[in-house]
Amino acid sequence: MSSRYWLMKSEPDECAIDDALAAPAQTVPWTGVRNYQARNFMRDAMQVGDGVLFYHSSCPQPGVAGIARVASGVRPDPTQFDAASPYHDPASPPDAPRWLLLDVQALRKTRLIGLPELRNEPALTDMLLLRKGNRLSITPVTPAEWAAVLALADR
DNA sequence: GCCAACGTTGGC
DNA sequence: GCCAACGTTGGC
Repeated sequence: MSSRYWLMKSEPDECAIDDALAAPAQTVPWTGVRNYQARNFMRDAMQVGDGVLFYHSSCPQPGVAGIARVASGVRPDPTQFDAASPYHDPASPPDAPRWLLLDVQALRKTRLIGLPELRNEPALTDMLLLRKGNRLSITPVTPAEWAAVLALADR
């Protein structure tokens, strides 16, 4: 499965779009993915240059907060071996790391496009993010959905 | 391989 | 803080 566009969830307490924009080269390592399906997207399908909807989750105002791009291929996520990290995974073998990350470069902040607004947009009714029970932190986005979200951003 | 128990996510 | 939904674990 390959896609040119993705949505990636970040808790703004940890890394908000402003934090990513303030980072060197506006680029942050996407640490903490601990779901195999999301990891496999990074490993098997995501390519440098793919578009990313930067989504704020688990916060007072969940929604799309910015536009970014995939900026690197995958490498092992060092937080899995850090006993002090909340993402520590003692079961991950150091010689065969279970968890990967890639770099994400923030391109611009958008106005906050909240969940209710996304749900209201007819072009987004099938968006994976909006499916009932969806918990995936990385989901593919279709070109039509990408265009619809960008149109909302500029509205 | 089944499935119950448990842990996590994430909106509200 | 609640709870629905889902993923993972581990006994059998």
